[in-house]
Amino acid sequence: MSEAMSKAASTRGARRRAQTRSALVKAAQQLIAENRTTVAILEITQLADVGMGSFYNHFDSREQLFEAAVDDALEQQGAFLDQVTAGLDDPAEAFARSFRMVGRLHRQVPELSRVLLSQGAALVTSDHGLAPRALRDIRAAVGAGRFSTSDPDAALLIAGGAALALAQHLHEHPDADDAALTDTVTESLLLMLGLGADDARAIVALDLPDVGGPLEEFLAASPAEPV
Amino acid sequence: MSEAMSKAASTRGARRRAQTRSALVKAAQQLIAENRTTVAILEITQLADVGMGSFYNHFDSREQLFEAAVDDALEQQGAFLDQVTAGLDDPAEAFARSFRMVGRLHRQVPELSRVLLSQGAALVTSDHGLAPRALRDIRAAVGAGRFSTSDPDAALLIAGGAALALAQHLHEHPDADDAALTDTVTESLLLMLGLGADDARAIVALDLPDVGGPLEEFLAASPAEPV
DNA sequence: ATTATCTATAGATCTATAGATAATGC
DNA sequence: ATTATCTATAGATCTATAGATAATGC
Repeated sequence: MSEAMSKAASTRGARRRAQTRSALVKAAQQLIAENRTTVAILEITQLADVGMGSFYNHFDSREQLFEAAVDDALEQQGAFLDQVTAGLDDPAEAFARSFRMVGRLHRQVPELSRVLLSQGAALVTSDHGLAPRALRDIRAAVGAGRFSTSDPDAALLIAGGAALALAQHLHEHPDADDAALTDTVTESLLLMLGLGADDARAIVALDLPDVGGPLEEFLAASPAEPV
Repeated sequence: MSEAMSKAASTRGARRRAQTRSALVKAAQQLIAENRTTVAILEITQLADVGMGSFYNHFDSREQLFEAAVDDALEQQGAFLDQVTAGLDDPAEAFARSFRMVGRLHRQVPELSRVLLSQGAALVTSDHGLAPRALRDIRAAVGAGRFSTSDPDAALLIAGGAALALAQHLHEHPDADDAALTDTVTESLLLMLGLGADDARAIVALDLPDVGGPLEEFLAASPAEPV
């Protein structure tokens, strides 16, 4: 269940409750991004600006909160990708655009990016976020004759792993050109997947949607159907 | 400084000290592999079968111990790769063999593998273990005209990310054919790096060195020069 | 004599909850 | 009346160290 959804609850009491939960989840995301996941629960509630006891109204343990925080981040990434690829017919283009937009997210929403990165390789095998969408697109593109890889699962390991390593690299090199590097990596992946060299070059040169401001506003603007 | 090295210390007292340190590092590696890194220090020393006070003779904090545990694991991986590729002239073959052997390590030495996996994407940008060796081989192979990639750093992100994702996949699927999947992924990477299809197929079909028993014995058998 | 280890524990810290307070819904 | 939050704290747990014991080196 996403944080955004629970906020839409009907009664005022439910909204109030959802806000307390959301504050805890946001605090947890900040702490994960800062690599400080062993802090005391009192510190978490102070960061969230809620009372100590409120924590146990929503979560049984610190681990449960951090799990919810990661789930929320994955939901955000998934919703973002669904919205950004809505209406694309060519699965090869959907794959490329997803990959290129995720690469750019690391600078646009660094905290979300770090929360996802904290999951390490588990991200590549997750049922949420980029991975399942990439696998879906790879399979569809093979079916449509756009990609020619013989093993979509192996291809996902390479593509997902590359997305992860790219995120790490961009966080370690704040001055690196995120768009250029992301597109270079994407192009290599498209070649690996069997797209022709000319097609690959062209597809990573296409225009991308403009995210504009904060991710929440972009997501609120025009929601798309989930996977 | 590797655990193996400190064991070679001269005096009996130094060896005794090194053994206590080594027991702590091994306990830490076991705990990392089990994803239990928040346990109390007393529990760590009990697992290592040393007194509580001994911990502070060697480490200032739990974090420092876990760091040493990861360093040790990376040193082991690096020494393993140096030994396994010693004498290979073709950097493309060294790259492929390193990758194929690391893929097989996950089943052969699952605990070491899990310690490395715990580092997540940071593994790909580490100065130790597979990553620096893969980058060295990629550059050498480009220099030798074997690979044709235009951006070795981007290629490393893809290859390193793939190695990481492969490890995760193999741990999640204990019945998967580790050798077959590793070789499939390696072959795709070789294609991406610009090797011809026939060369790539041939290179991942070459015989591999036999590790035989535990990694420590294999490493002790005939050490190779470090990177 | 020196160095490392071990046991035992003071003091600090943290978790989880009880009970009080505040806000909501009817 | 119900539901959620807040404050305050009892009891549990943990860290870091002091002081005792054991092993080593000369």
